[in-house]
Amino acid sequence: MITFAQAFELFACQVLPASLTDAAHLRFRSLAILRQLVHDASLEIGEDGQQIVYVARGATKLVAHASQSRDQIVAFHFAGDVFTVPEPDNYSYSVSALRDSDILTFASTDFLALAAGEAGVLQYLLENTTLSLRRCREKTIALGRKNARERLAVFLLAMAERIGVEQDGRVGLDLPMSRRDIAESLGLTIETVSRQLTKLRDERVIETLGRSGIVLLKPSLLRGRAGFMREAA
Amino acid sequence: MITFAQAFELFACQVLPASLTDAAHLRFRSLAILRQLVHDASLEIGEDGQQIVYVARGATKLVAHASQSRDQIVAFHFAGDVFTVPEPDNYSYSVSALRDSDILTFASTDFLALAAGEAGVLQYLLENTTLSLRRCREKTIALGRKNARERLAVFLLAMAERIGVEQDGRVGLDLPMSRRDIAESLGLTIETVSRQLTKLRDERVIETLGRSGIVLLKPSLLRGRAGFMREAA
DNA sequence: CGTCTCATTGAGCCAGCTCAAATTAGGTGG
DNA sequence: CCACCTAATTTGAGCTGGCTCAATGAGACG
Repeated sequence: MITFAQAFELFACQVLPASLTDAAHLRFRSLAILRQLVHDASLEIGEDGQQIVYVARGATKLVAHASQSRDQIVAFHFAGDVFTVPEPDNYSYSVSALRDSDILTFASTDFLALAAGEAGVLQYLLENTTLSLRRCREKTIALGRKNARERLAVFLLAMAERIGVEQDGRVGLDLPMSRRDIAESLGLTIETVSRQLTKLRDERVIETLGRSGIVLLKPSLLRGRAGFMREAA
Repeated sequence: MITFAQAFELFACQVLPASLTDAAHLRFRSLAILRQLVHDASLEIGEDGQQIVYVARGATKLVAHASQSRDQIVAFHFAGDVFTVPEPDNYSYSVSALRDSDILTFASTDFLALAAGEAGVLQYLLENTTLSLRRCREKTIALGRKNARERLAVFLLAMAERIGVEQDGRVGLDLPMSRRDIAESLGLTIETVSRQLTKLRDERVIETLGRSGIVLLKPSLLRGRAGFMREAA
């Protein structure tokens, strides 16, 4: 659990240009709202319109709710990530904590009005949005064209890149999300996720340590199973 | 077929703020490259890194290529749209013309360097990227959690919103894309797309006119089949 | 060390895929 | 304007990967 001051300081260092005036700095500060989410707590995004979210500490999932409690996890975010949550339209969205997390939220319209004069902030936001878009497109490819085995390979590689710890060719992962979360992110069921992980273990591609630990023994093997583009012309 | 001058003029009116100096205007102009694509022609995005694309005329698809010629259509874009194409990494991307099209491309790094001082341009770009992201997330939800029938409903409603012509409660569509394109966009096969359209026709939800004409007889009926959020708490 | 939730494993089913054939829209040339 | 040609689409039949339902196993925490 961290204080508002600490959270905003992290945000400012990362997002606001050093050249920003104290007055502008304070205006941004007045827009920020700190949300402290314990494990599994979730923040519904509703009336206040599109939100800009900064993860100061922890790990979160962005969930879209469709009919009949069919939920799709749209993205995972970790400490330091900035992302946008749409206002509800055909779907409603929420941000949930995978671990205890502290996040700052800003009403998008207010934030953008304030950032309009600050090219540096806009650029930072644009870069992050473009990154979110690239990741979302890659997820689209996985969900549209890949089978369960490939989706798991893609997922593990993506997590390795974001929260993996490399040690002599192997990559250690401490996954903050449950099998259910993985399934809801990949458009599969928990049973299928479990079966595919078992298969990868049997094939000596990964090792598992309890519920959350996974070691990628040979990332290159996984890459071969991810269905990425090869030497296409 | 339009000239470079015409295409850039369209772009400038829409994207560049009126207040922009002539000098800056000319610098943007010098970055633009006009690509004239006849029906089915495609533009591979390769060495030059991330691109920013403006569709001056026509209709295009953004295709991601995975292994074994499994292609996923990531988005459709129509005249006036601005979007970003990632540089190749795990997948390679291309832009193809559904109809004869004229598009302007900009190397993203150059464009952003130039736009760094122009908050208006950055804002416009950010808005468009956020819109692309929202659409991509909705596609993710469709591909992750919806069956074929729902995906078709979502697709038709999205197209109705973007290129539909409403007339007393019905919406007319002249789809520029083939069944194969629809299938590659929705993560289905052309056979499944065809069968679902036939079913919708049998159920008097749509009418078809030749290959490309579709009339939504009762958009509200389609909305009911799209698996959107209902009165969820 | 009990308990509770999460994860794994098993068995059978079905939506959408694959392969194959028939039909038709829409251009093309006479 | 019409007959023809070709590729796109539709329709049919059977198969299968991942889902559903059900039971068992195993971490985590008091």
